[in-house]
Amino acid sequence: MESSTTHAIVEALTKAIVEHRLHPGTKLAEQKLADHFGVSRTLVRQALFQLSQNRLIRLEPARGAFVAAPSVDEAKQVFAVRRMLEAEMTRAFVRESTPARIKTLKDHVAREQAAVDSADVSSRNELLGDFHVRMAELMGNTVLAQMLGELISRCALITLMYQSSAAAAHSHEEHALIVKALAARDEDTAVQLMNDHLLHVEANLTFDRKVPSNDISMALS
Amino acid sequence: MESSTTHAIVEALTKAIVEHRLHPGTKLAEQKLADHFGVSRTLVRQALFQLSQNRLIRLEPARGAFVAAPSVDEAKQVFAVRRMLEAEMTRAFVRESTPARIKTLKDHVAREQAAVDSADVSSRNELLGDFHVRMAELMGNTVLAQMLGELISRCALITLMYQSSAAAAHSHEEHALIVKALAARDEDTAVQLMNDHLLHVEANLTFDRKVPSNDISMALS
DNA sequence: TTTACCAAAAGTGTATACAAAATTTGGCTT
DNA sequence: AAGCCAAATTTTGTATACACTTTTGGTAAA
Repeated sequence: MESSTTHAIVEALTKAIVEHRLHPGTKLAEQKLADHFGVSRTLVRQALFQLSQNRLIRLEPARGAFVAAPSVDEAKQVFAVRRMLEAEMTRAFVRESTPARIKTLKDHVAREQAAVDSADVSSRNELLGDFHVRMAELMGNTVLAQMLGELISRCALITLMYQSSAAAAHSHEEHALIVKALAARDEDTAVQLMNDHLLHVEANLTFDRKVPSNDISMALS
Repeated sequence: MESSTTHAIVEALTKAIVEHRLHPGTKLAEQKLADHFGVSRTLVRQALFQLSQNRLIRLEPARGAFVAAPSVDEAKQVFAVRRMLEAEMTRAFVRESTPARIKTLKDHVAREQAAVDSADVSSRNELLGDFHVRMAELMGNTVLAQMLGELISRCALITLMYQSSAAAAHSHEEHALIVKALAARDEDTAVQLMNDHLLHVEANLTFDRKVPSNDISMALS
């Protein structure tokens, strides 16, 4: 079960949604996608279902699939859960810290630097999110890594909808500070920095800005 | 999209798996399920895919669906994540505590009492898990509630595989203690109790016990 | 001009058909 | 008797067909 074709469709749509080539509210008609990918609706439906589980799209019974538009409230809930998980994750990270793990994070932050300098918005955004996933993976807890991966892919959509452009560089700097505290094995500082970092990211989201949309009813509401 | 029939199949299979009428390792052939539920393989496949996302079954490419058998390692990872989430959830609960919320939890614990007295293993187990989900729901954070719901449904399978029979009553008593600390708004005690509770549940799992199975190769290995 | 309504078109939901892969069976060889 | 290969069978993976729902577009009446 679970073909690689379906996975390819999921990846392609995920990329398109996260890079904002497909705006929130856009309808994803099955036959059009099937034609585009050169497969039957069967595989498209599998992919759409999977995307709906990732909360990147919304499935409405008998009406079809639409690119998700996370609400402000949902965004705040996601960040609240991330703070819960990542504070404890950071604490555990310090306790089980190894030079190799620190190096991995340092390397990642260096790559972020490069992405922040170049102006590629979506790859920059991806790397900034990956910092947190990378930490989870290093903990050797795949359940945690997966769960955080889900949350962060939801955040990718949220930040692209709401994040001000200046906030990204700030995130990168905070990552560097967190790594520094981790390297110093300063548990309380690291946890504090991580918590503050997530609060900053959340606070920098401009929830008043209106969302561009093809969905008329939403645009006029 | 997303029919109610599919949902009914998911529910039925979930119940059967969690109640151990379907043992870990059992093969779930699509046509047999389709015949049993009186639908086409299409709906069965949707249901199986959904169950695989919930980690209650495993999908092997071109081989089919099998009832999941969470490993010891996976069980420990799930509990580690639960401790992270639920410690913080408990802390937040005390801060936003209201009499109505306390009452809801007290009522739940009372229902647990009844279930512990009667000897219905699976419904008892369900109620014990629901205590934690109920707390999450009361926080008004649906993202958290859903995430915890997933983790706990995975735990349901784990505890049914590994939990010793005496441990359930112990869990119930600890729930009562936690509610008491919540009612007293004693934040640190409540968090401590919750953490200990989850550690106890994990510690009481008998990881050495061998799993019953219909899969010959697994039974003889 | 606006509103109500009906028919055509488009789209989703489910079943079935067909292709490809895996498993099983049976016989052959050693 | 044990091991192995090939045909037969079963089972999964994908495409297609058909039923039913929603949307659209246009016509007629107010």
